[in-house]
Amino acid sequence: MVENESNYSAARYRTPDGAPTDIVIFTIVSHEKHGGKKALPDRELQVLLIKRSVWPFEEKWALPGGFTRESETVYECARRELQEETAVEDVHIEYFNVYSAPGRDPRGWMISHAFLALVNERLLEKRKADVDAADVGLFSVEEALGMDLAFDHRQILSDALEGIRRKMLATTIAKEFLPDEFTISELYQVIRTVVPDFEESNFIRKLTSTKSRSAIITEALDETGKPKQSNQYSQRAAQLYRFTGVEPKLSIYT
Amino acid sequence: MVENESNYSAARYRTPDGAPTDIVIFTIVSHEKHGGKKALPDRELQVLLIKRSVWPFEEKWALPGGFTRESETVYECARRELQEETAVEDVHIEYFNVYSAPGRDPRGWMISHAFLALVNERLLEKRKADVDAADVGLFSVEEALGMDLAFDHRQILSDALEGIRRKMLATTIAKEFLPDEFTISELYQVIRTVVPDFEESNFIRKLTSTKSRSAIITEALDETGKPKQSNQYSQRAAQLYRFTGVEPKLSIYT
DNA sequence: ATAATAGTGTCTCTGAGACAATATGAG
DNA sequence: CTCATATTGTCTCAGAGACACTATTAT
Repeated sequence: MVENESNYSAARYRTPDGAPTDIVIFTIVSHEKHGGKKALPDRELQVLLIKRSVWPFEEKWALPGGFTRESETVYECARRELQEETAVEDVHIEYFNVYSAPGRDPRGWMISHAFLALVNERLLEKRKADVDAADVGLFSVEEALGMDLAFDHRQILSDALEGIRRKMLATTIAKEFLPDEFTISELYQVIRTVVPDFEESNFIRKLTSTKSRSAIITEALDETGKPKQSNQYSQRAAQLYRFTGVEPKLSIYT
Repeated sequence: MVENESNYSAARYRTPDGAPTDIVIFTIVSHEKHGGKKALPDRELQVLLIKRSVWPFEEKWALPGGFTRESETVYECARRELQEETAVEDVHIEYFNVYSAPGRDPRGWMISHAFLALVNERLLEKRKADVDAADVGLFSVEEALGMDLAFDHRQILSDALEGIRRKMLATTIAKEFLPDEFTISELYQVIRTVVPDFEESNFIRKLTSTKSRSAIITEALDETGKPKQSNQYSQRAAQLYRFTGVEPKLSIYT
């Protein structure tokens, strides 16, 4: 406890019993279509959960997370826990809400900080074996929302899903689920996977009409300056694009 | 402290010394133009600060706030503190970030939850006398950002300003600074006050072209169904509008 | 040829953007 | 009449949206 000139002491007050973080780790997994045909894969938004082995909520599935230490920020704590769970670094992680309802944690007064992370499935590869372990699992988001999760984690997951859906349309975080170079169809598929309601018949027209619209993507070029194409998923080769880094400012008044 | 079946006890760990909230209370004050001419008022975005009387940061200006109790959520704490500072209720208040850098508070390990509130100047009227008191003050945001505020409150204020600017364009929170019925010019002025960069030459056309665009505002009608107008700020009467409650979903892909 | 994905042509309608012009009514 | 603010006229060009059509190439 800190002592000081005015004899302030936190010990005089009831203080929280901990500042945990909970991390909603989203990934999109691709299932090759049957028969090795050249076709776009099916994709599914999944969330990583771990099975608790100790009280409270023993044996229930929960979001990964842990307690913040005095020497770190909650953000650093979340990164540390993410690294421990998935062995990946340099992924998109952001804070999105705090959960502080009295009684939410039987262990005491716990104010939890919720983060959401977006991990490309390719980065989870090395972790595959561990993910197959009984106490760590990837679940489709719908399935997870139907489960009896520990604590208020169902609510946290629900809020995280709403957040990622809004962000998927309002920002370029789709890039977290894509390779550096991708086709328009892949981008469209990723968006649709996260936001099933999203429908744009002329998606390609919208993104490539670059007159007044700020161009968020640009054609990928090879060394000689020729446009790069890919026929990984189709007979006819498709143009590859990459994000430009431009993040449009959205306004309801424009 | 909670005792339980597995003898878990938070007392075994170093725990936070408190969960304070800090509230950035924004208001827009209108200055009538000189000479009582009929003209739109000058407006300024201001923030409410209080002068600390106790250690730490004695005599420095700080954001209002206080410690969360075990029996309430941080949101409830923020509402309570806002009520104590401004004697107003039912105003827009929202959580926007957490501040947890080690050492940010000399009193100990404090993880602070920052809220921003939007208060219509009319609601602050009754509080005017108190606001004139030496220990409570309204400052223009630019001025406040140039001051040597307590704790990391300059950073919090800066983040809050960025947040309100984004929200001002992306949502209809402008309504918090306006009466129920307002003219297009008033709305434009409020937006400009918060986001000086915002410039739209044909602002009125944008908002009243209600074909494909979802209509966020609608004409105010009197009892007989006739459009209501106001000449409070101009010779020629201006049409009054009200918000419809529609909150458009923004997308960079549409 | 077929299947599966990629991409274009074309037409219509609405909105964006710029700017000039007109409307209103207090002083 | 003048002034300040509100509102409309007009013209051009780009984009939205719909939908049919063509392109590519493994199998």
